[in-house]
Amino acid sequence: MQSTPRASEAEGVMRRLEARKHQATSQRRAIVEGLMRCQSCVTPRELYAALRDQQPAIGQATVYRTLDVLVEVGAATRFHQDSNECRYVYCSPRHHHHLICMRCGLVEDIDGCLLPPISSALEERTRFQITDHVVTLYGYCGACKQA
Amino acid sequence: MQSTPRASEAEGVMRRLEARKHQATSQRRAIVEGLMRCQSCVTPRELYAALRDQQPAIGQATVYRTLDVLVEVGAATRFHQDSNECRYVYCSPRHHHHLICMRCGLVEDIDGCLLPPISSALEERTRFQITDHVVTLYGYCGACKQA
DNA sequence: TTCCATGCAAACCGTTTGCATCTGT
DNA sequence: ACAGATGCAAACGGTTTGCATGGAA
Repeated sequence: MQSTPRASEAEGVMRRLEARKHQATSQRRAIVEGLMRCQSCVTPRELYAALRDQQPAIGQATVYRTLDVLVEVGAATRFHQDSNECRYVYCSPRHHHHLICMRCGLVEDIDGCLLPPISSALEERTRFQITDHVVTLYGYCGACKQA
Repeated sequence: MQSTPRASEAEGVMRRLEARKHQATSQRRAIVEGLMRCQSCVTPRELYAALRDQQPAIGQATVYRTLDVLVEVGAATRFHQDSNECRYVYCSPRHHHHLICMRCGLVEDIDGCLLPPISSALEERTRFQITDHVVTLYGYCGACKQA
């Protein structure tokens, strides 16, 4: 059954929202599930289009506002690829990086962090105190590589 | 003299533009110098404000169009920090990554590439063919660390 | 002389906001 | 019952574009 593992993971996100004093509305659940269902990163507009014709009907402002909340609780990441439209990906709670296919948009998570050895060396070299980093790799996924 | 090394580096960029069949106009030279003069990343609006009252007067469309050209020839990088306004940094011809201070916006170049060992391991593990990557580190520079 | 670049202002379009209504707790 | 969330539509603001003019090669 496709819905069982996903539904429980979505529930985990809803509980995280509640813990941060955000209400668990049906719209938010639909948006979380929509984001998780999507294999790659989406724009708010795409997500809105995918959800607008279902129950409950969802307004685009709600999509934007909910995605912001999800970023705030760490369940999503916002980034820009190329255009002026931003994109969101669902983020598992673990720290990880993204590998993005430039042809089909598939996003693959890379578990764990690649950088600690590198960043500690850099801190010595530069006097910066490094607090965060973004590592995004681009390329072609297995399927698109051949096309 | 502050202008000598910078002027010759700006000339290098202008020659790169010409090599790609772009004209070397005085506006473009002013924009390149403005971008290089700036210690950190800038928004097109900031750069426009800094350049509008000089000779030659520069229109904001020219700032946008020139920054795009500079990205195209590899002399600048475009990225988004937080807001919907994008930012540009001057890029030296060498491959490098950026270390950005979250307090003052200072951008420090990290020469060389940090990733080849990591990305080749990932290619095996994921079947992706990795063609590009963005590594951006955030933190506090030496001066801001203390404040 | 020819084509590319510029400047202006209007158009565009992704995102945010105000406000009345509804819903979760 | 009340605070917070939603939906609509209008406003916002960063970016792009059309077009007439100007400048580089």
